[in-house]
Amino acid sequence: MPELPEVESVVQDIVPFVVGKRVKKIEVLSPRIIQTDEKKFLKEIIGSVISHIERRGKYILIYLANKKILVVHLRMTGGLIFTIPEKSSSHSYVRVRFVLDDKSELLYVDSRTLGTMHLIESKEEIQGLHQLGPEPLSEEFSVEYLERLLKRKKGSIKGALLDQRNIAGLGNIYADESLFFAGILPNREPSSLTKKEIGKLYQGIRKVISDALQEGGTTFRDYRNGKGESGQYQERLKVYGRNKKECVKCGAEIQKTRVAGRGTHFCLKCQK
DNA sequence: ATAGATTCCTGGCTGC
DNA sequence: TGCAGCCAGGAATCTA
Repeated sequence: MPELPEVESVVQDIVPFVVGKRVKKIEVLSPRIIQTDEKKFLKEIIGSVISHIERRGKYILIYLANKKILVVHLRMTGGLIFTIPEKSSSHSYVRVRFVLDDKSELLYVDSRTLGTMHLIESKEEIQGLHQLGPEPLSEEFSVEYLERLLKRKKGSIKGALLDQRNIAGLGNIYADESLFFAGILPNREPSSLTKKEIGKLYQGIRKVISDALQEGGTTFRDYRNGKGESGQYQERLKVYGRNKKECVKCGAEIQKTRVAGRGTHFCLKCQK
């Protein structure tokens, strides 16, 4: 499940190999991925040079020299992998193939085909992208911001963390891990958190995200980076995917329930 | 306005 | 052991 650290890894891996190259050909193997009119999509991208690539939340923004932006969202099982023609056929679930001017290839792979691609002129054209909250590692995301935000939120703290309009890039894995770090139960009402708890949660979000970035993300099932390799952060997960296992901190049994419609992992003894 | 439910999809896991 | 059915969850869309 690509969240911020996984998407960032993908971007860092492909940038050195694709920026500056011209797209020569596109093969669309799963049309449902392409959300823009396909004819227009092909016409505008083929022949254009990739000028730079950035990540915003879980979105990948591929800027073309013709001022258009190719926006890729990996959703659950998507990935972008750079490869050469000799190795291209070894990759499974290729849904879109971008052939570059030096014959190298950028593959969009996605077993469940839930990922999306849009070709746009400005970010406002995609609501989810336009409405994104601050990046968790940016200055804009401060303890004060988090305090102000949580004061007015209903529902669960986990739901608030997953809402991309509040903070950009957290998904199910890092939401659970951040709450474990902070010692806060996922179903707590956001406005019930003390100032101290919010401080700890803020610290947890920053730590979990930056540690996962360092480890090249988490490969729980499907995730691969831009070179087709696994991440390493799964070895450092404290609660996610550890249902009925011993808590690494206190030895109690890790619980799994459903909060905000998502499988949610926590330690009843360490989180209050 | 906002929170929760539903939908998309397929590989892998669970349980009978 | 085999296989039907459930589960995984990001975000758009719906419903209350």
